[in-house]
Amino acid sequence: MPVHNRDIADIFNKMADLLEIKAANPFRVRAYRDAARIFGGMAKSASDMIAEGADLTEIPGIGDDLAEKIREIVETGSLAQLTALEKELPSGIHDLMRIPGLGARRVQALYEQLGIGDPASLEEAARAGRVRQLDGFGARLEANILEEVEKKRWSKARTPWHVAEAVARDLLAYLQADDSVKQAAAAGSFRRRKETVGDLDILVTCRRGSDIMDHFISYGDVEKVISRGKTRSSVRLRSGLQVDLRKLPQVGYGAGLHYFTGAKAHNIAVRRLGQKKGLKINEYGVFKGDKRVAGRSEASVYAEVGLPCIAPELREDRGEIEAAQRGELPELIRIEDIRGDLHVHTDATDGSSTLAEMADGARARGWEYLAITDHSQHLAMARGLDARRLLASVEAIDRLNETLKDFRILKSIEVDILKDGSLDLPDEVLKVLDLTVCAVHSAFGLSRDLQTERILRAMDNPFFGILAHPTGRLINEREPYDVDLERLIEAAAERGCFMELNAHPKRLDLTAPYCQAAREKGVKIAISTDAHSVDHLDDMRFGIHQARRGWLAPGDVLNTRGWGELKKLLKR
DNA sequence: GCCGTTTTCGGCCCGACTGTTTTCAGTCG
Repeated sequence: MPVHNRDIADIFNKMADLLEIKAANPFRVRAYRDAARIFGGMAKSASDMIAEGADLTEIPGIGDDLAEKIREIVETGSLAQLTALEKELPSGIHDLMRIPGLGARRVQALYEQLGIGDPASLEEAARAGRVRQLDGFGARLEANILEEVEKKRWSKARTPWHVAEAVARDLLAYLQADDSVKQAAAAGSFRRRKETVGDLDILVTCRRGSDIMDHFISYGDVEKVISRGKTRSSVRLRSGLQVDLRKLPQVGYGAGLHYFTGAKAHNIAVRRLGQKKGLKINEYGVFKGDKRVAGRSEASVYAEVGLPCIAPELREDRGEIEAAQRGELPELIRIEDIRGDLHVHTDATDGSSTLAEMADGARARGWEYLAITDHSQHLAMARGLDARRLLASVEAIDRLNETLKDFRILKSIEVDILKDGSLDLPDEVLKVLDLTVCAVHSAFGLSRDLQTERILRAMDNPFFGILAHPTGRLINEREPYDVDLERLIEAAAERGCFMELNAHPKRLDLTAPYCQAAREKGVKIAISTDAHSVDHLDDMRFGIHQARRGWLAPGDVLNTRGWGELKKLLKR
């Protein structure tokens, strides 16, 4: 079994959990968590790096010790030190650590004094009133813990961004309806446009004498008030989503916005730069001694540490600070840069809008072209097109195009990549199309090598255009199939193929690190909606969010080009 | 466990709120 970066991240996170419970040096714990974060967000596979003889200690945050542990994990699939720790502590302890209100110290106490090592036995002990007897615990804490355990909070999935958006929109409108509120905005991972969010962080500035916290906890959707203070309150909504509200002074609003947008690792890196310049940076401003020197705007915070303002989508400590210092931050793509959509369906297969409706929808969005990419015959479930029906669709497009001015419907198909790597329709048919979008819809369970070979073989076909939703994942629903994406990106670069960033909010496939990798290899990316109805053309904005997280500039994206230029690029 | 224009040891980002305490540890972000 090949070892993936996410396996390494899992092992290091578990190490951090167990070391924390054993009261290890907190900075040592942090080193493991940092390493987990680094590998979790890296496109380049550690296995490959080791196979190529690369020096892992060149990665910031990885020293001799962790490099050696990574080598051990890659070679053996496990880490002896973790295995040993897991013999001392039960595996359910990781779940305990994820229960809100429980951290390392309390989990340690529960285990050492009551022998509790998993949520089920914690529930039992809390019911029996044994938890409250521990030092530092009480009846309130016990009741809170019991409630969290009963609701299985440790296994709560993160909320997809587009779901959080609806919650944030309603809540912001509710807060702004209060006369005392001057500004209200959502920060956190929501503002960074992460695919999923763990909670919502809302910031407000208010006039004097505001009772905004009362207003906030009175919101109709609030199920439980977790905490309530003068400047910070937390609630859980009926949907299960936690919302934190922070009240900020106007003069430090930019510093607060920066602080609560994160990511944590990015903030730490920025504060370190501040430290070197003798500055203290917190959520209220940038301070030299007791004197506030900046903080009204985010840009003013960055300026104090000698950086240009970094876009929220880039703030993950994944090289953006170094790039900013070198003046090499990309000019990120915006929705206005998009000139067409290269992947949509119609009612000829599993879509619900007609060809003409989809074309009208695209024109209404200011686009210049739209590729019709209905499914191919292998996808019988979606009434996929055979050669005869595809050619009929091509004729219909030709006829419609004759009636359209300043807009072009592109003849295309989402053709299945069959298990053996062949495409689902013969070359004679594919060659009449303007482009092809090629996709895996079957045999998701192939081994990494076979899946990679399958797609590489498909890319050898001269009519292979864009690799659609390259990993097949559905957020919170289906894991990506196992494939060597890095190799696919290299192959796409060699063969003149393209990768899709599927904008569907459940897909967002490619992920940001692979967008970054494709950009570095010069592989152009199509940001496509995969719309199955006119309304879904608006999903383009989700694709733009992900593209920005992946450092993409307009020049990295296929469908920022006019048809004339696009046509040339598509020629292999 | 990492790191270094104070470099191989001694630092490591910063503050709010809760609950259990009686001055603060633990958790969270």
